[in-house]
Amino acid sequence: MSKKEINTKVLSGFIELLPKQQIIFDNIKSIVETSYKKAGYVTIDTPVIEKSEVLFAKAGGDTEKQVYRFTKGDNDLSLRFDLTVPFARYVSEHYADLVFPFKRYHIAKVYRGERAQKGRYREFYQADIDVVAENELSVMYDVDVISTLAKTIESLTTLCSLGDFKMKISNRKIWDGFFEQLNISGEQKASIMNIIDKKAKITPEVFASSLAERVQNPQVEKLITELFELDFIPNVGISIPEKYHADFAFIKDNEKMRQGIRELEIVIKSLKSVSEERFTVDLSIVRGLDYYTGTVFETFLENYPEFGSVSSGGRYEHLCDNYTDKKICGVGGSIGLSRIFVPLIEDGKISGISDSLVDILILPQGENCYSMAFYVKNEISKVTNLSASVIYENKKFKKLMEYANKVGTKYAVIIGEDEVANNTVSLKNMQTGDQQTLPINDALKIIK
RNA sequence: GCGAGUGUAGCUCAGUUGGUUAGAGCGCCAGUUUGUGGUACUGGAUGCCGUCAGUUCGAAUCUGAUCACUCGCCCCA
Repeated sequence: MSKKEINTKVLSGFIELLPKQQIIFDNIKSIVETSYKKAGYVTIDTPVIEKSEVLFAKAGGDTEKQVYRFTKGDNDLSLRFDLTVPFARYVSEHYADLVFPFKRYHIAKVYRGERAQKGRYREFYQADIDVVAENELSVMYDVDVISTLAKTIESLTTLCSLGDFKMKISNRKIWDGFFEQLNISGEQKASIMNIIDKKAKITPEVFASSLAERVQNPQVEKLITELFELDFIPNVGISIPEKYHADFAFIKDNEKMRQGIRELEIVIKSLKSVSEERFTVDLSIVRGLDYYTGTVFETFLENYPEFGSVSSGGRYEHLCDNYTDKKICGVGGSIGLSRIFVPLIEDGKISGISDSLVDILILPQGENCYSMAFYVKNEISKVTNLSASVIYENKKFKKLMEYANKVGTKYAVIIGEDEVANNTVSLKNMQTGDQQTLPINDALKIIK
């Protein structure tokens, strides 16, 4: 603080972790990557910067306010605010060279210029998967995406002891058809959808009054309330409860709504065969007013409701319409890596993952031991993939040990005058404190 | 875009109605231990009290402005 003139504090909403924290985060990232690969997704990379016209092709009013946008020369450019829109451009551009259905994952940073809050950043990692195809894409790919995300989240929550999680699933066609049938559209539909989306976060009383205010029609209000009781019933599927059949007589006339129910039925049935408890139908999931056209879902950690949805996504049919004449449809979802794990890591709540900076640390005592240390390090590299490093510091041995302790090394390989004279090393297990002096080759066998 | 709060040591914070030399814990450095860390004990260093102005004999403390950060709201493709 004294004489420095420039504030070194990281920008609000941006994240920097300490080395041990970063190791944990990177391990989490690679667990996600491994899981995505295992499910048959392959990665691509796209630029952080896109032309603004690409990003805003599909966007509505409020979107632009959240985007980092700037000009360079005559170019109007923006930082990507998600990975899906750039992916849509990528697919359109490389359409001829891709094989469909194309399953892609992308784990990368995105940028949103909104005010930072707890767990909400301006630069953060998203871990996306998407499947795209031309013209038709089986609803079973919705299942593929959701179950892949579920498996991935399961391995993360298990490893990090985060407790159970639930995925809530809906289908936008149900509401779209519903409002279509009632001739409700535009601003009013948006306003009603907005309050439906908030249903889980507000009290039933507030929901009821807000809904009434926006609907301005007791009959429609009643139908909406009743629609929430729609659920998956084993051996029956999804159906309107019998007592509401009269109210919903008109449903037979709306193809979109029926299709939505049918799709939801297939999706939830398949998922429940994987886990009965994890997946539930919840029509209050609508995912804003974005590009989704069918299946939509959100994920909640039971022990961390304050995180909100930690993974979400859905089916989209028209995302590429602005970039190509081909009819490309897709389904995807993402895990909010930063949102979940940065607060947990910063608070030291992740215990299942090693934060060791180096696996094996070689401690030569004095410059006379450096060449042997260098030799031993190279020998270690030949027999193991564990990381190994030499500390070349001409300091008291106690200091070297403190360093070894601070970086959390698993083994300390001690090389002093005695070891050099006898062509041995002293191998110390830093966890147990056990130490033995033995020939280099014997030490290598233990390390391996 | 709107609202509230907080800026004091590397970190987390305390600091009385304005009154000498600015406090704690953790961390850091040194020692107890010249080839052994984590635990313990002993000692030590560290501050333009966010910045600028004002009130006052006197400001970390009161006032104003400004900057930064934090937490909410809106929004969240």
